[in-house]
Amino acid sequence: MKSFGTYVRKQRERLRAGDPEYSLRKVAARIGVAPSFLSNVERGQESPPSEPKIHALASVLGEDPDVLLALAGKISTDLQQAICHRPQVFARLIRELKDLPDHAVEQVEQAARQVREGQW
Amino acid sequence: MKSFGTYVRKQRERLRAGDPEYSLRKVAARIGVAPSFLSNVERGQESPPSEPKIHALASVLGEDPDVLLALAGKISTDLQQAICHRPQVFARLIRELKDLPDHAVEQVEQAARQVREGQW
DNA sequence: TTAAGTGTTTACTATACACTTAACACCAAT
DNA sequence: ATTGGTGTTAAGTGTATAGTAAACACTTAA
Repeated sequence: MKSFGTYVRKQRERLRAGDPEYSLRKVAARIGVAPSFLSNVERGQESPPSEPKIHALASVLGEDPDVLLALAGKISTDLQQAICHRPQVFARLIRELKDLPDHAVEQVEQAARQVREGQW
Repeated sequence: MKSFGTYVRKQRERLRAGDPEYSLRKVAARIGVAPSFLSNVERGQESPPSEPKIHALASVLGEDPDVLLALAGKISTDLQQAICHRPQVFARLIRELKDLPDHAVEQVEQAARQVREGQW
């Protein structure tokens, strides 16, 4: 599996190529961590930062926060709360879907939107 | 919101009424923690145990592990992994469903089963 | 050549998590 | 009166989390 640090470094350097505002130090300052910390994280010497810092990083790098969080093995707290609020129904649904291919899950997503519209 | 400890104590005492094997000490021994720890957890003096202990506790008390984990604000690692494996599609789906009523989510669950059967 | 910038290395820290150990007070039976 | 059971209290422990601070080595630009 792709590591959080490697991915972040790649994306940051891609941006840095066209804009010096994306140096390690500048980005670290913008997300509110010490440069050394970001350096170690990007090289996998330390585990990924906390959820708030990952959200800030996603915003700075223009990445999807859910993807970045996933690379860190975490789940956004709003999703956590939604699941914890109705654990049984969500647990069943996720287990039902986890082994299905992407297009099947998207079909279900489509069904969800239809059900949602039927609500109003 | 109902607390983890209160819920566990209530369920354990319900079982203990008909069977002395469900004393705090016995249950603590069965799930592999010190009695004092379970005592403090049940009275909300300490935060809920780790996921493995919660699974063991669910098994001993005959409870749904996902429900017990949810009361502790946690999500089973198999669900975590499923979500982290395809973060975007699951994030969208969960956010789509979180504000819908139970019966709507169950409709989607039904759709998921149908899609699944269409796979084979 | 010195100043400002780059990323890196090492060492350290404060807080939270997930418990344990030992002792306490109480009750029931022997 | 002591043994075996109940739950409780207080204090301590090892590990992980989530970082910081300071110094190092190196590369441009003035």
